[in-house]
Amino acid sequence: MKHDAIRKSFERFLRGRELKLTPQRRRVFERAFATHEHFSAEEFYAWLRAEPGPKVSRATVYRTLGLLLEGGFIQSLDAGRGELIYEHVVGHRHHDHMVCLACGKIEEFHDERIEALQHEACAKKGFQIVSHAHRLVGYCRGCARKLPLEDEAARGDDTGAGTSATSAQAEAALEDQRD
Amino acid sequence: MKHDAIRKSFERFLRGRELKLTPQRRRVFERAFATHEHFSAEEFYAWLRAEPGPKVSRATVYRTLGLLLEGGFIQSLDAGRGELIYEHVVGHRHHDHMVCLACGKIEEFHDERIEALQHEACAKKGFQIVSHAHRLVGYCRGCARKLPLEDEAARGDDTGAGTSATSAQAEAALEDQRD
DNA sequence: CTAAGTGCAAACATTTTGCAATCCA
DNA sequence: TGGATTGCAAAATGTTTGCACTTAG
Repeated sequence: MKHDAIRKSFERFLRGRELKLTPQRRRVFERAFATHEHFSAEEFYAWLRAEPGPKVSRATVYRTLGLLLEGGFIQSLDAGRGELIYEHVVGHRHHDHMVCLACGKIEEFHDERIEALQHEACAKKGFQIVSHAHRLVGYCRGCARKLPLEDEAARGDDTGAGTSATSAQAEAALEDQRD
Repeated sequence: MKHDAIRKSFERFLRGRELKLTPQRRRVFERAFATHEHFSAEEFYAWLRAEPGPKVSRATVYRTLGLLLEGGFIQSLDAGRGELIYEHVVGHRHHDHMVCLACGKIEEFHDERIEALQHEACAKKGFQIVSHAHRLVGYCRGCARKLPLEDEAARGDDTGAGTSATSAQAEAALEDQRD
């Protein structure tokens, strides 16, 4: 397991910042890399409480996840419901996300061509990109099948952004508006 | 002004749902369409308090923005800092966003080719897309110029997601990890 | 009239912070 | 040893909700 290499990288990161390697930090780090799932801070805290090991307080969970974030060991993504979702990134190739409105599952996708077009857009605007969030919101294959008819559910609700779905009501009086 | 048409559409929307047209709802609606800016609920509430007109409580602001959202009159986007940002959408063509980490400015961009690739990705996974959020985080042209050297600022901090920037420390011990 | 809508304040959920006690380097 | 780190509880945010009062239809 190159887990070792990642751990070393983490220790190097701490040393480089003159931060101490505490049992809490070690535990948070290890736990974050022990799962391939996406998790919220609160969920993560629950895991630590349920599993044996040195006590880690909620505050320390937040503080340490923030640290791992700064170090680029994990990244956060906004699933669109108030809380941030994390996933470890070291050792993973970049990808974007599809979030299922019904079951909450998060699937990953990647398309190099999209990345390229993204950079093209930045170049055009003189925007120096640091990171990006590209999230598709909808229904995964399984849930889409179960939906009787996407009356109500299939729109509206998403707290998402850059929405491409516009409600019928609004569409109605549109036609040529440009305001 | 096709403002009229939009207002009518809003009234139709309310009637369709058997909702009442109150002075508060009218005011929130009018104000949302009176600006071309992106705004947060809190900011919006401040506007209403500062400007003359029928009193609208914070709760009603949230409730009504939610309503406009459901109706597809406005859409929300997550600028990555805990609060949702809104913008009216009726009469606007779809676009995605670039958020400046330094000045907070939000620029818009659009690329039909990206949209197409997005749909392709969904088709491939059997994902039924409802909406999407595509946000590029970084520094706008003006701010990028001002940055002395992107030591610290240029990475780390983003609460963004789908990050493509990975810190040096983390990169270091990577090479071939795939875990 | 009367169900729906409003304002208010309290409730919530997530994340942050102040501070005394504790611990790593 | 001594500044960094922790835990705890309180605070800060942003948003939602319960309820008595008001009002659109």
